[in-house]
Amino acid sequence: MKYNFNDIERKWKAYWNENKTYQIADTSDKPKFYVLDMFPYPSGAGLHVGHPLGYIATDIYARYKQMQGHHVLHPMGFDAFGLPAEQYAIETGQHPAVTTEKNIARYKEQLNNIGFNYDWDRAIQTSDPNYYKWTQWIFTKLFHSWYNPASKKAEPISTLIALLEREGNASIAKDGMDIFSAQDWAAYDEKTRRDVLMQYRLAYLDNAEVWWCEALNTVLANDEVVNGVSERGGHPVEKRKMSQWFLRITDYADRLIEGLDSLDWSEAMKEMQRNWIGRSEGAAVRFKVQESEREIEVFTTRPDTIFGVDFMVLAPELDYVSEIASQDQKEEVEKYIQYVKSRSERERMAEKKISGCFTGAYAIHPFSGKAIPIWISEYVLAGYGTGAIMAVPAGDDRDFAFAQHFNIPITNIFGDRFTGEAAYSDKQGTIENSDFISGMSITQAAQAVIAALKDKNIGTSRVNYRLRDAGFSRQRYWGEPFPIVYKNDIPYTIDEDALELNSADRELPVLLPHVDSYGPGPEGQGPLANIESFVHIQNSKGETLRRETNTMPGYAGSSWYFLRYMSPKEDKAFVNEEACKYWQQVDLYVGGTEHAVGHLLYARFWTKVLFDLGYLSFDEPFKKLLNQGMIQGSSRFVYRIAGTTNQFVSAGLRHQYETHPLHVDVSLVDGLVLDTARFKQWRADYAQAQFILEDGKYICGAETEKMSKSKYNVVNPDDIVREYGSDTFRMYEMFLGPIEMSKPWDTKGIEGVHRFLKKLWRLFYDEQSGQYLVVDEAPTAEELRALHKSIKKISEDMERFSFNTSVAQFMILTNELTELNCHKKAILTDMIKLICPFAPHIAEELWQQMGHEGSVIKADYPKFEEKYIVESEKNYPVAINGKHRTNISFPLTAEAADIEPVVLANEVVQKWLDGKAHKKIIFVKGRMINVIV
RNA sequence: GCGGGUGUGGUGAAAUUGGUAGACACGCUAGACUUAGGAUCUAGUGCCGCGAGGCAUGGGGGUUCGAGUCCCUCCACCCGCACCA
Repeated sequence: MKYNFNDIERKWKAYWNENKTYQIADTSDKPKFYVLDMFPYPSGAGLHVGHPLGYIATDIYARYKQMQGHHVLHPMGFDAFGLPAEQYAIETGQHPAVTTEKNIARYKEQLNNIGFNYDWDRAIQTSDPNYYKWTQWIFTKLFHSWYNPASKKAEPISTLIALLEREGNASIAKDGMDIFSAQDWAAYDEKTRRDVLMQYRLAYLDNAEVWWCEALNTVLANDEVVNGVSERGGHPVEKRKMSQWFLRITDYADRLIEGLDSLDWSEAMKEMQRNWIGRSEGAAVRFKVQESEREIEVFTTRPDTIFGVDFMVLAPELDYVSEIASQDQKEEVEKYIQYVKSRSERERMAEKKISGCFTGAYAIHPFSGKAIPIWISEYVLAGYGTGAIMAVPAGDDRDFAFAQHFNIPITNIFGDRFTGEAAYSDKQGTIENSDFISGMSITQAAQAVIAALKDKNIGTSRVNYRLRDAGFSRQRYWGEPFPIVYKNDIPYTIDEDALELNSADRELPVLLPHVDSYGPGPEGQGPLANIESFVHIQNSKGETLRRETNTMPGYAGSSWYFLRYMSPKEDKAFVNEEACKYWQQVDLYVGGTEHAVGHLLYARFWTKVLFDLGYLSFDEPFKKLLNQGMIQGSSRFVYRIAGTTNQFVSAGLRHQYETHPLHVDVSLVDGLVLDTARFKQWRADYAQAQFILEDGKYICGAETEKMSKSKYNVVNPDDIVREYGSDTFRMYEMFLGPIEMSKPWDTKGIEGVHRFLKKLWRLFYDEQSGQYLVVDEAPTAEELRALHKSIKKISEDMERFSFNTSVAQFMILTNELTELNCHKKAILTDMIKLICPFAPHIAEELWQQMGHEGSVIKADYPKFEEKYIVESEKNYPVAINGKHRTNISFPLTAEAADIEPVVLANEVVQKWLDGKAHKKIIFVKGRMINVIV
């Protein structure tokens, strides 16, 4: 009887399905464990072998935890809304709802093929109205909340209104906001009041600069723009001022940084988030402009260098630049602004050349009264700080380069440490040549300057962030509609009384209407703006109101999906209270690093808001985060001789010719040897291909690259499963190496793991005779030792997510039992339990063959017992002066008898030394005895 | 430039607290059984050397009886951010 994995796997997949083996209750008396994968976006390309890596790891860990006695939630779902789905729909001429359904069905099929323990009844899909109803609901909560800086948390907007009614906005006014009193507030009309509130709401409408992508016809969030082009498709982007929804994530900047300390995430990941938030402490200083009412505020992290200010630089985009420019410089300034505008974001990033223009205006130094020339330059960014800097060329590399380029004299405030050759940017030593702070250390000087600024009321200490508020509007179709209706151009959520909507229209969800075309609406609006029946809505008074026509971005649905899994069918709330209290945080979250600053930051932000508002009892969503590495493709190349159309030379001989390497489909290559006959059939162009062989073979070149269709290196898990079975596939993915590391896929290596499963099978069956070998006899000490050694090792490995070494240990155990010719039921029963999380199909089959009741999946994990692995005698390596010489044996009863190991070791070694002189005997950590002579 | 990470055989990699480096596999080399093998099994396989032995964890230095592991320094590669004031 052979190991017929196809039959076995089909049988057990059907069994699990019928018996709903993986169905799981919302709550339980058992301790909980929540394991989560980053849910996939179902693309048209389907899964390749790299995708399931993390899913296999979580599946194994979830099964392991469940066998350890936990109630485990390990759900799966689909991130179905978003830009790529719509682009794909446009390309293929189908409705995104249709393509999304199709892709999801395909994904489910592929995932089921691998044998995961998902309870598909709990699956969620962000584009499902029953789901996005609650995404819209959370949006309304964000809209009706504000961040109270006093309590440092989100509160209902009603507490803000109460505050404004009581005392006006003096205590909470934001930068550039007019101060008003309680009386003023009382006198304001509805529109003015709502405008004020809008400046506090966590979801707010603002006319602000955003990234606009012409090709995609929509705005993008900062994290969706990478290296000056759109993340999706790599299209150019530009800054544009538009009326847009934003989420006020910047209010949470500090809490998002502080929260990281409590999380078990990799340092790299935390660092990425910290950098993205980009907190920096310094001072804000206001400079007066000569012969003008204008004041320019700058942000600096080095207030101690204030006496080294030789010029100021403004971002060219600032609107007051032309206002302050002197008459004779106006033309130059305009020319420079035009030049900057003409440069795309990409060009700016690619070539960082020094450019700038003097405005003709001067600022007045706040302490020395010195006139400071004001320049504009593109190296100062409008979006960071105040868009204006005080330039200290003696202490800053960029300022130094700028001063050199434009021949601006440099003031030395660092004594000998500033050579005049380069800026002195080290933060060491004292400040010199600086009036009242001369001779002070940097920190002293900074404090003294800030105190002086406060005294003169021209500045203060300031914390600045790189993080911007998150753009939340997309001018696209395939996303959640906003639950927003405008009345007199004031936005309201649909449940607000002021709209006087009919009761049916006040209910969530606001359904996404069906459209036939995804063309843009008028004036940069989305496709929804073209649908008359959607845009206009009649209220109970017969007034015609206007709906918001933008949709929410892709990250809206993924910012809270982990909560929905807890009670996916709940229809009274976004999450069932009981279930949420039970499941709490995600204990283990597995996914790639690409979501470091997008999804993971937004999800943390939403969780904190929901926590503040009292809907959750935890304020961090993901306790432990594990970043799986990428499985790369191993590409193969053939070398076409230059100037020919179909002459190919084998890799070893290619240097004798001038060649062009061409990707060749990996399925046509065995290792490095090309199947030349199939290559000729691969494409019509190659039908007449001629080969220059070496040793009668055509050897291909190889390179590790990202797995992608265009590189012909994609391996489909379905093919692997068909050929080797999903148990082999699962184990091999784990065996490949540590889960966090990126590594290339190598189909050849899978044989080793497959051989192991066949070997395991042979512990149960003689393949030739078909005889069942398992016997019900008492195991020997040696067999028990082999088993328990493995239980110990594998359990320890599981706890530290070292799946590759676990698989190795299975192989060792199988080899040992084969060598011992052990077919004892007691041993094999525990062994099968150990293997079950990794290879559930074969485990179920063998479990049944042994005559056990029920499913091995529901069995208890084997308990490790120390007594079985204590050896009667143990070999200890002995070293003289650290040099290993020999092994000596002595009884291990020491541990049982509570004798100090050192004493025992001394005794044994003394005997072994036979009276030879020695200085010291060291017994190290129970592993080695070292004799110093 | 800043931040994070990684360097171990031909390859993927083990070595959890410093204690016999290279487990477990792939590949390769022999051999067995076979009409055949891309099936299965057995043996070998870090490097140099006939050998005893010597050398080996990116390079150099240090701490230690003992270092892949700890410290310093240099180098290479990968990832993230990047004119961030």
